[in-house]
Amino acid sequence: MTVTRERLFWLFKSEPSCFSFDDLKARHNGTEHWDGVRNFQARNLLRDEIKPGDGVLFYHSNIPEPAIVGIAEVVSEGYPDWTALDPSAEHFDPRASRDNPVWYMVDVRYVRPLKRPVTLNEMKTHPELSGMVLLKRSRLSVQPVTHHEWEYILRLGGID
DNA sequence: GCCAACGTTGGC
DNA sequence: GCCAACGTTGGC
Repeated sequence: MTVTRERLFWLFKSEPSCFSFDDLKARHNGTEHWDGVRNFQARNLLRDEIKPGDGVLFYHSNIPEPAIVGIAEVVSEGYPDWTALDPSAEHFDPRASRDNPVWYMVDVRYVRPLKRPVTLNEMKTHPELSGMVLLKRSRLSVQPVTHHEWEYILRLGGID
């Protein structure tokens, strides 16, 4: 018997100059592994908490107008981020090994863009969103989003 | 490009 | 195990 849990929601940050929402769309089946996360709190989420079927808000950071631009979906369990094992990879980590991967990732699949991006500035003006991790601990690159925040942002983004 | 916030490292 | 130094993130 399979035990399922309620669908959960997350926000993944990416610098569009490095990997944008359109880049995800262009991947085979719109699917790509979310590698390169090198923060332990985010690692724990990827390894233990984030499950197939969960919703992902795709956020563009480090640009003049940072914003949530689209929706993606988690399509794998967490599994070892093998880019940490590759000395030639940007996010190589000498501590990682096959026996002790240290870092984890999940696969995400493109779902749809928001009809209009929801900018960081706009989010700051909505009291309903004041509890968002994005506004309180902005540096965490993989972070939880409440169901209420998810619905609210989709509505702001023109999706019902 | 600046710099505040903050996570990580390493000496003690 | 504390905490200063350091490195990185990311808004501006």
